[in-house]
Amino acid sequence: MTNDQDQTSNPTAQPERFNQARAAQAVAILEDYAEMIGDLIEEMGEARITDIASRMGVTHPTATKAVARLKREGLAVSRPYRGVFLTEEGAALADRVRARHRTVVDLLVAVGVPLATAELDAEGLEHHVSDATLEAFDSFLAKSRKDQD
Amino acid sequence: MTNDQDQTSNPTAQPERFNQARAAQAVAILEDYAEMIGDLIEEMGEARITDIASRMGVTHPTATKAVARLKREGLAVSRPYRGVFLTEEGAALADRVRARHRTVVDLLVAVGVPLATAELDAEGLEHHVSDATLEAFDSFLAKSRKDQD
DNA sequence: TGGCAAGTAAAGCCAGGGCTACACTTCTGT
DNA sequence: ACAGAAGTGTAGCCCTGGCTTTACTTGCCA
Repeated sequence: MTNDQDQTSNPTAQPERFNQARAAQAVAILEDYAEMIGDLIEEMGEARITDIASRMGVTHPTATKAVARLKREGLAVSRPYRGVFLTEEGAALADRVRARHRTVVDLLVAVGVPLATAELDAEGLEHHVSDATLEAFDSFLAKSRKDQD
Repeated sequence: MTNDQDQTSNPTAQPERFNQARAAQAVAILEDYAEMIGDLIEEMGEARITDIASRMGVTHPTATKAVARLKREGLAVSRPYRGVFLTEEGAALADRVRARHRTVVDLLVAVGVPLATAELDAEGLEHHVSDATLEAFDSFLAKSRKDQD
């Protein structure tokens, strides 16, 4: 097991996985902000910087910076002193994120994690769940729901 | 549902979860490096900066910086031009990380994720799995293994 | 033993994501 | 109608974690 030729854990050719993990983390924040803005628009009709900031637990300049990134990425639009709105692309992202979050929480609960813990952990986990894994989660949930009946 | 007093998704009191996710990510890199150094020591008897760098997929200076952080945190020691070694604390951390990684991969596989995908996703996921969730994973795995028999 | 390759370190750059402090709009209430 | 409060924007700073370049050790080998 201390053999670096071992095929299941060959270490000499693994940097990609770390790179992928790093890249995933790079978009994580954007996803959170997009989702949050979507929530706010749905609830209040608009998303104000101050509201975004307080919900994200950051100061407003930080929120402003994040929104600037979203705008740069074409996910949001805003006019000075007006609310922030999602583009079509941004709204689609928010929807995807929301759905994924729900799936992750459901899966955690399905394998026995307490709901509160599941909600908390999902916030960090969800950004690293690949599409393939998400599909597997959905299948598993569908199956275990069927088994329950 | 546009009511911000709703208890299941009360948004005005949720910043902590984001803060927790951010904090988790802060130690993620350290964990990866500690684990990698542990692997290298086990395999080659010592961990050289160059080896660490190539396995992590970064340049040497980046690895040097990371090792400096590990030393600052009391997880590793090193002397110039000699290898890097883990302190007791660092070794314990590496073991925990390794065990957690295995559990996460196993759980993913257990719910139907292909092994290769599981390995890849686990790298990002593992750092966000709380102790409580990890326990739940272990229980689930124990149960499903028993069911298999 | 002298020189060169490999390993290591240090410095300086970038971007991201926090922060505080301060300036400026917008809104609101008298 | 205007002043002050609330909201927003901007500047400048810190730290992390990448990067490249450059300089210095070390150690090995001819």
